[in-house]
Amino acid sequence: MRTVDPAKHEAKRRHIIESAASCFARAGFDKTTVADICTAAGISSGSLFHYFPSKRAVFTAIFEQDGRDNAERLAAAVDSDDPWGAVLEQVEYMARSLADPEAAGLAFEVVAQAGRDSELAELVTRDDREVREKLAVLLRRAAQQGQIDASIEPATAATWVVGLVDALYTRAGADSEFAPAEQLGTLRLILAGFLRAESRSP
Amino acid sequence: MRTVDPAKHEAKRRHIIESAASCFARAGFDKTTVADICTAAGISSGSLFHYFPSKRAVFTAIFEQDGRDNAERLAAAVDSDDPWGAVLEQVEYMARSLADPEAAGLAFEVVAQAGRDSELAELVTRDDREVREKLAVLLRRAAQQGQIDASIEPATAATWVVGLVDALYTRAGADSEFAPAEQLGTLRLILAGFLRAESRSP
DNA sequence: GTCTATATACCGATAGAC
DNA sequence: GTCTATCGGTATATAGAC
Repeated sequence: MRTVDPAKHEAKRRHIIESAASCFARAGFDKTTVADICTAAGISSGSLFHYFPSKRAVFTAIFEQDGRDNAERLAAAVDSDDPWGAVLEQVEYMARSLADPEAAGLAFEVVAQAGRDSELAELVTRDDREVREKLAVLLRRAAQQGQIDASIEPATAATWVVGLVDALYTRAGADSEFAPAEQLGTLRLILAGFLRAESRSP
Repeated sequence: MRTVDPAKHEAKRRHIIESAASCFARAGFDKTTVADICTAAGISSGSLFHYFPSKRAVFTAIFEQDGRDNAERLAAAVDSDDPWGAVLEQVEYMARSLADPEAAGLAFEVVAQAGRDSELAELVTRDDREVREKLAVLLRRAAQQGQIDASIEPATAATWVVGLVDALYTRAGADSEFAPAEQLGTLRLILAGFLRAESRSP
């Protein structure tokens, strides 16, 4: 016989997290004030601190949520019959996220913040490792099925798959004329040159 | 008959810039206070504001200097007799910069800041374009000499050369076990698979 | 040119009524 | 659980003596 409804509590938390994410993406962590988040979420500061112990905790919660979403998506892909196709699908999914300017802004912000917050750095590192491990599983199976060159270590291959997606983000950030959607073909070409067996013996 | 010595003025500016760069790399732009910079530089805030109109101007000055340095280095490389070798040398140079944790921290910080400062964004974009244009010149000559596949547009090739170096930075930032020096070989392999003519007809 | 001292403003977090 | 009001701390930039 609880007096609180856990579902409602969770929904409100989500609402605050989403409002905050938009603020952080636009202005960065430090220049986003608690008042900004409260205005965006339509609540008071007293209420925000009822749900989160600090402004930083709101920021961190965004990436805890993101890590869970990523893990779920990859867990669903890991049993695919076409592992190489599944890898390419994941690359395309990650590239599509870039179309949302909010996601791109947050991605840069979290890395910058992680550089001086060891707790956040650990969270980011853990999520990143999980993504690479799941990709490595797919890549190992792709090699076993002869879809890609078996001589490349799956972990190394996974690292560079993620690295190439990273490059899509950094290039879009540094060069306003860079169109990620148009460059996805080149990315696939680079990946094929690196990993695909047939490209080595045409 | 000037009363001020321009060389001394410039030297002091440099000293402030270098002290500030170290602070910004460690704590980020927003969490670095003017007082921090002054302590690091051994001056007072009154003195700092004699050389720079604002804290942001100090930050920007770091990347104006960096842009000039990059342009100079690439201008010296652009006439090389071995253009493909020169490209690889530049890649190695940029990768080596990553060994300095200060440079890596600043790189993430400037991108995050550029996302909300259009003037800084313009500066970063301009510097980045200059690097890519010089690399494109080298890559075009490399194709003419048969060192690389001539069917790939030099501008696109240059974009991805820089993108792969970016990946070195992001991977080092996201994964503490990633060793850039060890991964340089894989980077070269990926570049070769993408660009080198002989890798397509071995 | 360099300093000290400070104006002015804002922010994160808390207290406590309802 | 949500609000209003506010405290304590800190930041950039300026003023003005030397």
